[in-house]
Amino acid sequence: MNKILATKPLYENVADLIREKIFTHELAPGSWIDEKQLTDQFGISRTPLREAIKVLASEGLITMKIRRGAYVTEVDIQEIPQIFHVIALLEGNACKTVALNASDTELESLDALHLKLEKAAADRDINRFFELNQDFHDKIQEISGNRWMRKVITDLRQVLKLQRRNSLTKIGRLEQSLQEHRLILSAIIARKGDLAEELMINHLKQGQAAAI
Amino acid sequence: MNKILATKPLYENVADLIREKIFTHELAPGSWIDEKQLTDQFGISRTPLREAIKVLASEGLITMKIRRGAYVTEVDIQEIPQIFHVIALLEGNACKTVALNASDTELESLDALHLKLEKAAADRDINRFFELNQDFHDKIQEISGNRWMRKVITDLRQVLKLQRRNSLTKIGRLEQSLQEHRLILSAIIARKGDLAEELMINHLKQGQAAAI
DNA sequence: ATTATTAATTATGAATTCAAAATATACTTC
DNA sequence: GAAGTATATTTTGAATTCATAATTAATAAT
Repeated sequence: MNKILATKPLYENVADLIREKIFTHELAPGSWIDEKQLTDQFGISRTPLREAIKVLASEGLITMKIRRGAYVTEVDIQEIPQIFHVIALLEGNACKTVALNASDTELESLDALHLKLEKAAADRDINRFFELNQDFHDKIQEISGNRWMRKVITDLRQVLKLQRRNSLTKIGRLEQSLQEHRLILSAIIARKGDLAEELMINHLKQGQAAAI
Repeated sequence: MNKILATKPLYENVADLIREKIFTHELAPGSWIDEKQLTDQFGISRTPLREAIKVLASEGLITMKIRRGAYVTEVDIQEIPQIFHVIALLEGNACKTVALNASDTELESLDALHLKLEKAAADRDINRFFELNQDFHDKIQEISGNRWMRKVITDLRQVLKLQRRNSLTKIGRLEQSLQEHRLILSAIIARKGDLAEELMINHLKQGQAAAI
């Protein structure tokens, strides 16, 4: 862990590292956060580690039990649809905003992104598809221009990631997802706000169904 | 600061204290968080204070600048409508959910709360009105039953509180707000989901207008 | 052998210490 | 007196230390 260029405070880097471990299930839901183990592994002291833990706790990724340590949050299975519901509401609305307000240049960049997605799908490059899929959603939020909505969606998506290990790997889901993206994009380009919103909500509901 | 009963970790209590200071503008937006000053005042060490600061930063209340300390977040004035937009979307939807799914018992408790609100208004008890007004909104979210939506709304409301010092004090706004609540409640009781949603969104937009 | 009780170990919460960076102050020099 | 440099002070970031609570291991008693 060299610290030649400390562009970020240490605790943020540590938080990133722990997030990674959580998402790869190296730290699975319910498992105890062993401070000693992690400080040894990262070569740091407990101070920045504990700061990182507290930040992750406030994001909902970690649950702290007083005087008995921190644990990776176990999301109650029945809360998953609730989280999806909020995300769908927000992303759907962002989609509508983009359809109604985006500049032509912005729509072009969204279209360009979608083209890459088509390419990845044609190449059967699952990882790249997964990544670009995420980028497509991100791009819509970026264009819609609501910084706070974006932060909320990002945080909630994180919590979701605790649960499912990408639902896109399910047979047929990739192709279906791609098709849904096509429809969303054309609704946006056609400036059909309500339709775009509805399609996005439906797209996310499909994802939810696949995830459970 | 006696610690007879440590029911909460210290850093959470500290975070609460700082939040208070921020909301009362004792720590105004843009002002520097003086660690020494606060540790002296609270009679604690820098460790739990800095943990609290990081949590508040992840909530958006505080902004950290690397190697030059923490500052109370200054919300860009043009972001206020964005935050309102997200809150309106979510609270509106919660309202609809309540109208369509709440049990009769739950509706009764909501009605009881509204009655207290009417009482406070009749008594011209502004502080109590303000408090009950908040409780009414909370209750709707509680009944709607989406824990995550609730957390999101709570966090965003916090950020809003940075900006405006309660808009209800504006002349006439209190009476108008009360009237809006009446309409929302009756739409809910009449089980008119879409109307309840629309009224709630409108109510929040009015609040926004008053706040700016 | 199983359950209680006590002692040893480990983990957590929080204060303190230390090094490096940033800011403020004092001192030159022109 | 102003501008620039050097020194001192403060502040931040992070490691270390310390006290107490929780857990585990060891011992004793039935």
